[in-house]
Amino acid sequence: MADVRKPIQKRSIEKKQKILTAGFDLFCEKGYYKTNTIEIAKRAEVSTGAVYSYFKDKKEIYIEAFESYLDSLSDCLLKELGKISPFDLSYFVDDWIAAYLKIYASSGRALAQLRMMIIDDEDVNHHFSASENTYFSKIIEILEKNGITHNEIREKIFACCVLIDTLRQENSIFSHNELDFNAFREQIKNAIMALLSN
Amino acid sequence: MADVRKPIQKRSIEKKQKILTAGFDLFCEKGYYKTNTIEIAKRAEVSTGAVYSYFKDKKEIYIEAFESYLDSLSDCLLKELGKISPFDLSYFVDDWIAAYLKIYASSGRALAQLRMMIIDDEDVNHHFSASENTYFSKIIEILEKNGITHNEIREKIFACCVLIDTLRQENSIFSHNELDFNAFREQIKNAIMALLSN
Amino acid sequence: MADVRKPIQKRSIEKKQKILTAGFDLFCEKGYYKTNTIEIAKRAEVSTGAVYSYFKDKKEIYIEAFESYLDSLSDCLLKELGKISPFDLSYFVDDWIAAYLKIYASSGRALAQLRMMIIDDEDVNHHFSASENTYFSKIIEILEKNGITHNEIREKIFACCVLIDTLRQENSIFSHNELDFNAFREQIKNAIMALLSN
Amino acid sequence: MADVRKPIQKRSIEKKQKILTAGFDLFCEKGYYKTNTIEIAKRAEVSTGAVYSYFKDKKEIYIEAFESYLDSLSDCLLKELGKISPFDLSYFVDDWIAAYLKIYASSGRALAQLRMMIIDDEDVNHHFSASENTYFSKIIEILEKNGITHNEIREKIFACCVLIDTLRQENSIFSHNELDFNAFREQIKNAIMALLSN
DNA sequence: GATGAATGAGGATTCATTCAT
DNA sequence: GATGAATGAATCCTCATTCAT
Repeated sequence: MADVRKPIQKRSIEKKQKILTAGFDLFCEKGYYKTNTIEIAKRAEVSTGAVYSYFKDKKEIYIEAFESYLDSLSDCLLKELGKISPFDLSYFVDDWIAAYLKIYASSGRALAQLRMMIIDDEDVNHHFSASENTYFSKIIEILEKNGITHNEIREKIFACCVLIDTLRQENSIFSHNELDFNAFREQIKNAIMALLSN
Repeated sequence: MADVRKPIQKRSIEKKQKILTAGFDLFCEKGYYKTNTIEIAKRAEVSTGAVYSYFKDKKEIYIEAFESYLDSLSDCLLKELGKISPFDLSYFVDDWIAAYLKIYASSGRALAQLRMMIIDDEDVNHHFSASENTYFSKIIEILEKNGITHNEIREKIFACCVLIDTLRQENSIFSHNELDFNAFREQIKNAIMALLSN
Repeated sequence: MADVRKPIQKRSIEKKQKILTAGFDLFCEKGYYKTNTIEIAKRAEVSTGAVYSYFKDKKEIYIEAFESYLDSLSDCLLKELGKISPFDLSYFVDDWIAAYLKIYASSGRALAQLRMMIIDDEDVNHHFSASENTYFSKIIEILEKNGITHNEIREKIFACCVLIDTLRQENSIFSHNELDFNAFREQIKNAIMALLSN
Repeated sequence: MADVRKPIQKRSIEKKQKILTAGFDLFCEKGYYKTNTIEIAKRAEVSTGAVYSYFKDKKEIYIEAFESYLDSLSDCLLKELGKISPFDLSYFVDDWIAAYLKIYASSGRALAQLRMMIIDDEDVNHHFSASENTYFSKIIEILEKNGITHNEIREKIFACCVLIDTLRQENSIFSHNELDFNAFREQIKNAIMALLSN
């Protein structure tokens, strides 16, 4: 049982970060099961052994990588949503969707990947059900700062997030070719506005 | 090259069905990657070889199993939705959600599993993007019989389905314990009604 | 231990022949190891079980098929070589080579296949070392009828056959692109004439 | 996709060599199809996995092993043929045959094995048709250094090689018991001399 | 006798993880 | 500590042969 090192020195931290980045990228590109540890090590320009001095196993790389992804995602959203000036709900929702799409665009399949593994794997599920909650809390917090407060705000926001996420997926992954993206976006907007109006 | 048998006789059809059922169950329980062919064969009370006389490979079992699942799901929905008498949109949406939840409840993780593999695997994605389209078409058809017609109906219905599906996932898989399910359901209903009103 | 039937009735003989033909063709096309029994049965339009009522195993099909091939080959050669009128050795060798190439052309890779399996498999080797002897004997017999008799005729003829066989292989299988087939044929002829002259 | 290691360090080279040797020996003893990778690994005193870090697949072991065999064979022949002093063609051919038989004797069934796979397998054929050309070129080069030059030298030499190879096969593999080896050798010599005389 | 579905041992290959250097 | 070669269990798939119908 080699114990997993907590890197303190600068070089170590950099190395660990490289592994996380390499892992994250590969997991997003190819999925968890089609990515192997040797490949991660190679892309991180690190030895296979090194991987196992920073992480207990492959799954831990996944969890840490996506944890830090969620963190940075919420940071980005925080900034982006902070810029919105909600004079009008319609404008606000437009901006919100735009901000989401913009940020999600950069992370490609990442969120879909995570949702997938949350469904597929007990450990990942267990780890992230808490994280996702935190993630939603931050969004709610931001929105409240924009004056959007409601009873059952958590439930509403969750539904909004799911809708926007679907929009993003539709944009990047699926090919329901019969769907008109702009029309779909409009409907998503309508649904969100309905949720946030009353 | 190796040709896959198309079973005509009763015994063969039964056996193929047993493999499909065993595969479907295992895929739902453990996921595609954690299920192996020997296990499928064992649960189907069939030899490993038999599996490969009915299916080209493991993935084909997956695809056929979930295809037939989607078929039977849409049949059920057809029946269930057929019973709804929409004097009033509010009642109608309540019934609709209830019907969905009822049917989805019985299939547990199956739909989530499928969505996962659609994201994860090129072949599965390709196969089911068509199927999902057909599936949505059927739902739209039913709703139109109930007098619910709109411009951009397809986009609206897709958004509705996503919302209801989120509700189901919340109900069966995720555990955002801070969410109040009934409150969430109410918000979903509101969003759907908004989409279908104007 | 199901014993192998010796077919007496006409239908049975036809069936056995169909299996032999199908097997022979497939073995020639794809080689022994890449041909499977189910494929043989299918091409022979016979059940898999039937194959095993006429033959002990796959190898027996091979042996019988090639035995009968060698038989018919020597029959053909007999006829073809019988037509040659050896006024002159040079003409005779030309005709001989032409006759060989003509007959071998029709059987494609068969002889090469057989040589291969003789090298590869103990049982096949054992079976055909006798057969090949018989085959050479028949050729010698024919040649003697054409007045070609020598001391050490057997050794000479064997060498001749090998040379012609190489010519045929060069013609059909190998691709020593730098070799000029007609020049090669001429050299082979020279070598044969040298063998048969003194 | 999976990349094959190019061993640089001494230990690695030794290990790769052990696999090649083990593979070569087994392929010669039992043939390609009757040799399995576990057996190769076992004889090389190496794990199954190790085999696949040096070679893409079983066939690559075959090809590399026989390539290096052909290389060393032509090196040996080069040396051996270099010693021959051809004052007289008859002596020269005797020496040549002797040299061949001596070297071939040490490699047992190897050459026959290779010829077999060249016939049986597309990939092997493709790989070695070039190699065989190079191999013949080297022989031609050596003979030319001994003053043996002709029009159509390549075709003549090829015929000579075939004759000698037949002699070797007769010596080591086939058992046409009725053939007198020495008489056969004499005939082969005659044929070769005829080819190289005019 | 005939069928062809069923068997299951066997083979090639992968990859998370370890450990000798 | 760092490396990356080595491990070998695990997985998918094939196919000669059998045997219930």
